[in-house]
Amino acid sequence: MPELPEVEVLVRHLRPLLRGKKIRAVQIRRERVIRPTPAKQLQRTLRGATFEAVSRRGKFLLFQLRGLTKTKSILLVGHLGMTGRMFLARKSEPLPKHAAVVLDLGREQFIYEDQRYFGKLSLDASSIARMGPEPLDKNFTATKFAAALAGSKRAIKVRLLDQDLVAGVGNIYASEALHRARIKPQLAAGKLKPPQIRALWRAIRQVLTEAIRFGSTIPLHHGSAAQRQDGLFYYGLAADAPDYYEERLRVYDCAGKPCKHCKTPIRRIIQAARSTFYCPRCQH
DNA sequence: CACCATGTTCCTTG
DNA sequence: CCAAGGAACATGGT
Repeated sequence: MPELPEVEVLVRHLRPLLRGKKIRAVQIRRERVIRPTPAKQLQRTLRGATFEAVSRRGKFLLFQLRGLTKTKSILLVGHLGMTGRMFLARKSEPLPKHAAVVLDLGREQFIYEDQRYFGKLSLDASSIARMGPEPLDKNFTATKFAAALAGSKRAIKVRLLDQDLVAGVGNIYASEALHRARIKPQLAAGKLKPPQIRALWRAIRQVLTEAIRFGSTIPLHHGSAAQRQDGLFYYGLAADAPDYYEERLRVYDCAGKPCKHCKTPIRRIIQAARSTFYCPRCQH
């Protein structure tokens, strides 16, 4: 379930586990996920390299490594697509069916697994260069947000998915933020009034922050193989509370259910070929 | 069989 | 140049 909060929780989980670990071997089981960097080049670059830092930009994971020559640092860029997961496992454990890349770290393995292979791992940071501000950073101000929305005729929900407007907002949190800000998703982005822009700016930050806080509340640790099979576990969910996360969402995937605010049934519409969920009474 | 799915990128059309 | 819409990528769930 990777949007900004899920990636952030994953980064916090991986950071202490990867720091200082050396890559002994690079096994590429699905070449498609290595792009646009040639697979051979990635393999050559990573073999022998050591993890120094793990961070995030939007929905992208950034792994900083030091190569064998120790001269310049390496930036490994990862994206989870729709179904990607990354985790460490003992070598004795069986690989998941859709394991795409396996990094041999000695005692353990770093596994990038992706059922649909929409995600990627590369040395190419070009998509990050064009990306908009980090919504939780200090420099993401309501004023800058207003300026970025000005003049746009596109529906605000569709605009929110543009990574050059704000980095990291995806289909779930776009609907959630608009519901909190009580703004109709079909409204042209450039037509939002200053109070609405401010409300949306706050709602985006609130929704993302709460999702991260929730995901980080439950300590992540190495579990059994059974726990590992539950992908949600890696986004910070306790294995015994699998539905809690979904219950936090007020509109996403809630078509027909009563709005938590006014009891009006939540509506599902299609915008830019993707589902949008909203309350027809609260949001206008 | 149908339709749906947390994302990105490319292509066509206007 | 911009916007909108669609398709592609690939696998699975319902």
